[in-house]
Amino acid sequence: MPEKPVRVRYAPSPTGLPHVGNIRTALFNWLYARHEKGSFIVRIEDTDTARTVDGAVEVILESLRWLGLDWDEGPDKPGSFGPYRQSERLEYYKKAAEQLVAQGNAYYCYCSSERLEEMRSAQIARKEPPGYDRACRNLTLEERASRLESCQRPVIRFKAPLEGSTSFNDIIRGEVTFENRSIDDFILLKADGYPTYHLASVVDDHLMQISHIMRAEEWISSTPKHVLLYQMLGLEPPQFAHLPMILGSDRSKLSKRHGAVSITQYRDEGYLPEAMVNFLALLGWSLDDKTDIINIQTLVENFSLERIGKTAAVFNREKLEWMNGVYIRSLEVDELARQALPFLEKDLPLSVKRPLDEEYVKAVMPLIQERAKTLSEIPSLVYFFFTPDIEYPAELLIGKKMDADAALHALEATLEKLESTQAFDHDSLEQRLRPLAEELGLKAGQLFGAVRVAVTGVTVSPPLFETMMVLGRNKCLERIKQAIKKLSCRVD
RNA sequence: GGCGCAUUCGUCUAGCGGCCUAGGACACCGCCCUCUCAAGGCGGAGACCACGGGUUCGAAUCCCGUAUGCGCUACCA
Repeated sequence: MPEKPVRVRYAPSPTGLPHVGNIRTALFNWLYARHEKGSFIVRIEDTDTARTVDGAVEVILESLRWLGLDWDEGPDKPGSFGPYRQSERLEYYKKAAEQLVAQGNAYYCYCSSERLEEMRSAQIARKEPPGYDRACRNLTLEERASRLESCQRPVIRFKAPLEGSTSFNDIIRGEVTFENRSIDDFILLKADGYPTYHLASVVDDHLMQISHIMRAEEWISSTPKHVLLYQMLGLEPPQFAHLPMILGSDRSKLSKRHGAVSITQYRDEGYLPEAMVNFLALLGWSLDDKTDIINIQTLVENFSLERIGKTAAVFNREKLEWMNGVYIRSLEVDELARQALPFLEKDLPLSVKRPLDEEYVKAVMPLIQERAKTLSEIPSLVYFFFTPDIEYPAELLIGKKMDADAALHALEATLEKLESTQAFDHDSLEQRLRPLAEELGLKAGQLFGAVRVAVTGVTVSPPLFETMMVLGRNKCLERIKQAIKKLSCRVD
């Protein structure tokens, strides 16, 4: 018997920006689909009309595209099971809810939200578990008619079984069982005609022939509700796999308090999608006991449900940063330049002429490639290559164990040496300056330090000679002269 | 409160009864390389495998309790 094709879905609700936890769920679904040569479906769960955020769908899809997670069916990619926005599928949910009412597995509820609120706070005050008191569960026809007068828009509630228990087999956690009496008569269809998540996801996962539901662990206690719905609707439930949660540094659910949470923010901060995918894949999954740099293709080839862990993971930014550095270092120089360009255009000082010279950018990139952890920090690493002038206090020119005079002499001697030659490549620079240090009775580091500040305006930079080569002879000489002027003012 | 899930270095994790005096990675510390900063190399510190009972010749690995953490408990998903 041929196995059913793998069809998995990522089902975000467009109520805000997708955060790293959501995206990790998307990634695992995608990896599984690609590994199994199945289908990856994006379904928009826009059933909460009040909380829906304009533009959120586009940001979600953009995030997936950025990471390279392509989908086979989705809101912008019609398939055989559309539409892929739940707001466009209302008739299916209504039909299912009515079927359940007709079968006696669901009922109309006329309770006002005010009454429900009062009921809940009273329950809490009495230290009872909060839940619907089932006031409308067994109404007679007459009672229903009279309630309808005061409440035009009833909801439909599920008639949860009062006895027995419901279990399901979770691929990651094994058998999980819930007592039915702990299951509320939850709402299936809201007063506005929209379904709740429970109804909508069950109906759609069936209609879209989803084979595996992979979602975050927070859904595990809702799953018995879904299993019951499948049963009452006469449907075969898909397989369940509840993924471990991703936590903030204080071990609580990820939120704005934890700083960067939305995936687009990482993109804007200059993280590479490849690094993000690699890092996220390792939050709850592992290849083996020692591999942590894994490209996406290897991920697809090796991904398996069996190697998904059970325990929640703290999102560790430091490791992400390290990993991003690894990926930046592995880039071809042209590619690094291409990716860095927008960050440079945006963050280089206003005094730098736009558009930037791409060839010049390419020449600069090798000097910072192994020093940058994110693309967004590149401008601060290289601005002195681009600015017409550099600003720094004269004191910076005076290195450790040196005084102003020594620094001045060193720079004057350097200037003289460099003016006497046109050669400005790494080796000739080194051949001139290194002996010069000795002549002056300085350590190489002392001389190079003064020249570094003169030429770049900072004490930390890429290696001096490479920097000078890229900067060019004219600019270097000019800046050294400026430095000499600065120092002589000070000496007087 | 009720229900559920989880529990290996600070963090991510390997481990699916003997290979574990618990391995790797990030971060941290030291040394080497070195013109600064990185990168790289080498080394170090860091987990009595939450705790307590079992089962077994033998347990981080199986079972039962306890504790702790997290999640759910909405006409939110």
